[in-house]
Amino acid sequence: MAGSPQSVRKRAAEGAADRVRAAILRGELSPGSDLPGERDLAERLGVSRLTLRSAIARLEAEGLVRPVHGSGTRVLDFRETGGVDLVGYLAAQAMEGGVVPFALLRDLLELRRMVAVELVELVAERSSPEELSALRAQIEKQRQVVDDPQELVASDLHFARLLVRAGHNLALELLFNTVVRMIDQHPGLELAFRANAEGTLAVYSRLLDLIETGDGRRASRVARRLVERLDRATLQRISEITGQTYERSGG
Amino acid sequence: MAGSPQSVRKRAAEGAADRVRAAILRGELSPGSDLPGERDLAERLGVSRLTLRSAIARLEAEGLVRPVHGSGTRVLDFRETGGVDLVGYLAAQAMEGGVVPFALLRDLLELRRMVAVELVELVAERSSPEELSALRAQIEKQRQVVDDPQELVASDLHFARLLVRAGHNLALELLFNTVVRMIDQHPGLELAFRANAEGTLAVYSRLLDLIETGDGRRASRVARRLVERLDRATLQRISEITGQTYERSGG
DNA sequence: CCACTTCAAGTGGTTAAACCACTGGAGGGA
DNA sequence: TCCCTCCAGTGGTTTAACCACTTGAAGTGG
Repeated sequence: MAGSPQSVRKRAAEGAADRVRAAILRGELSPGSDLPGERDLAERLGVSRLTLRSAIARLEAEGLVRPVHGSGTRVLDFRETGGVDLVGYLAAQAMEGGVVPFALLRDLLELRRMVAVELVELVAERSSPEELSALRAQIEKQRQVVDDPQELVASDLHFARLLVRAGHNLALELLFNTVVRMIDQHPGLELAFRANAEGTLAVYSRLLDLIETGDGRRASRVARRLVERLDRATLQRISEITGQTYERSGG
Repeated sequence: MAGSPQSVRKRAAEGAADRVRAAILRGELSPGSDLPGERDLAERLGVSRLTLRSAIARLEAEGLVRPVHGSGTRVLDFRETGGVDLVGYLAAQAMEGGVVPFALLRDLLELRRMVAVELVELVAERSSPEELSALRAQIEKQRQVVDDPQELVASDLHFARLLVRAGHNLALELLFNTVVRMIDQHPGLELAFRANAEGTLAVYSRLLDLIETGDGRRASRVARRLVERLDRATLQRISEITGQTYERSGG
């Protein structure tokens, strides 16, 4: 019927959520308007109403939609209410169209830089010796898997997690989790973090040196320069890989 | 029966999600273990199985739980997989117990600082004249509602949103949305942002001056000092209000 | 003609009972 | 000992029905 049942192994609810989400992100459903009625929409998507409801619960959690009892399900403006999770979906959507979402990758790197730079200071001030040596050890491990892309990414993330932990800031830790989930749900995003693996490793090592001096402020300042340079190089690398020009968005 | 149906006007699914989430965050369900079976758990919570499933869909989106077809629903370690959204629930939970979650408020302020400081540089480099004048105007408006706490918070958030927009970084904008939702779902968190309203306003004005010079780097450095001082004062204020001592956690 | 009330249609919210799809382990056979 | 089969228990989905709420149009009174 409506839906193409072919070889789908995914959960139906998940698929339904994906399709509605995509429609919203593409702007096919204008903010402020209502979603089609559940009964109607369910039929169109080829799922039962309850499966659709499960999907809607998900979209609600993502801040894309707000069901109003007795009235309808409002489509929200995701730029005003959408959660960070959406970055992944937005990127994925762009890549489906064959486009590498440069602006988004850049934005993500910027976000990382913001956090990383200040995190260095927190770590310098708060971390225990054990945490620092764990970080050292992780760098060594990472150096040994530098040829295995998959292992490298995993190792990289692990280092980042240790660093975040050593900052003793729960909000930051949870934000990190969100980003990690985004990355491994939408592997295309790895590009932003993996494209310049060797450079990354060098920076990590240097950061750790700085942290161990205990001078948080200075560490932070230097970290800023390091990460800025790293990110520039990474974006450059990406533009080479994809053959696209690195263009500034927004502005 | 099990559930107390009293005057609850909340959606049942929401209530179920809240209860399960609370149990997880309190550590009553250890990570790695399975949730009780859906049929069983639904009965305990006094809702139907399908309502429970709706709740579980929500918890899955939050990274607290992962249902495995045919096996069970795993409880995840929220420190490793939980999203930023959880900050709100964690705070709310602490306040239910009469405790002001100092560490969390501090963490949130730190997160804001990280973003704000670098955001200033982005805005200085990328914003349009229109965006800047809109920011100016918003500061004026805010000055006029400084006596109405509710209006003040709203105005404050609006200014922040404009600022974030002017940074032209979508990832940041979405992160901001997440934080906003957290705040107005859990009004206790406002404390961290409202406790020192006048000081905030002064800082905003000063930030804008800096931005308009166009020297992003310098603006960023000064912003850092300003926000740091502001946050210290805010935490101090909170500790006075609540009568608790401002103690550094972690460290 | 307007303001108010009533009520019916349509929406999301919830429930029931049943079946499907999958996992994991118990038990039997080679 | 190993492998295969099978089945009991789990989450996933469907159906059909009812409840709770919102909305606005029709009806009523002024």
